[in-house]
Amino acid sequence: MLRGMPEGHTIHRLARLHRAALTGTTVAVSSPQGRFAEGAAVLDGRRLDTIDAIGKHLFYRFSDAPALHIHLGLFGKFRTVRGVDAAPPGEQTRLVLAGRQPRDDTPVRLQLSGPTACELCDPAAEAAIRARLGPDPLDPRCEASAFLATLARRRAAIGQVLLDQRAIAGVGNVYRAEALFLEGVHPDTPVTALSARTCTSLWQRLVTLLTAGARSGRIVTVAPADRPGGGRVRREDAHYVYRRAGLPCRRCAEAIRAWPLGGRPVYACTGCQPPP
DNA sequence: CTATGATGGAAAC
DNA sequence: TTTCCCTCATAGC
Repeated sequence: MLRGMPEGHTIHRLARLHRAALTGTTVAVSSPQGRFAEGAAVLDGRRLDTIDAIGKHLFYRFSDAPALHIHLGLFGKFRTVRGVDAAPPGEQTRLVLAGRQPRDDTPVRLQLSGPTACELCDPAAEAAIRARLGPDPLDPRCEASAFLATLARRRAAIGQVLLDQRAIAGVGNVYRAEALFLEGVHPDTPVTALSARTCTSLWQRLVTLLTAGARSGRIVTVAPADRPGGGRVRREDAHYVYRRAGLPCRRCAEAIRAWPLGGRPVYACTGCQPPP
């Protein structure tokens, strides 16, 4: 089961896992909850050809059918269930994609609950979604220059801009806080006060962090030198500032602060991230 | 057991 | 800028 926080890394990881599980095969599609019953009937029995991840959005493409658009939002979760003995999906399951894994013919079910969006999506609707998305650090075709271009049109605080999916797609509240800490940039800094060099470095930092998250399935930003050694990183050692208000900074021991920015709490160490 | 809040974002004012 | 929706782990009684 995947319970990673649904920022862009989770979405790209799901795309990769779901491709391995079901693309190229015929898929049984259902909606035990019933809220996607009509759409499921349209897709049921068709071949799943490709899955695209863009920012926090997923597009499942079936032969001779509209695309399936999924956005997890804050509460959405996918779980993967394998084997014939697996318990049936719960009644709150919005969507089930069931088939056999091409690699070994294992029965696989992908079960979705609580999504913000689970809908059929024609090309015009998909174009509208894409038009609202800035460059995605997890898309190898996207470059820092595209991010700099979006920043050049803005004056808001960088901490606000990073949550705006039109400016950069896939960053959420954890990566916002952690990337700004690692770059030594205070969230309230207006983007107009940032150098091109700093913006480029911030983009590259997000590429690195999101890539690691998509690989591992969790967000660990703290370098080994800044946390206890040993095996698996504990939850409380995974972040520098996110959800650590009042605790000492791992680098300078100053108390981490939290305040609302862009509608959500942001976290920073004013010792390591000088206020503007 | 119920209350709370969380990673997101669109719609309503 | 605030409200609302979606689900579930965790905190508190």
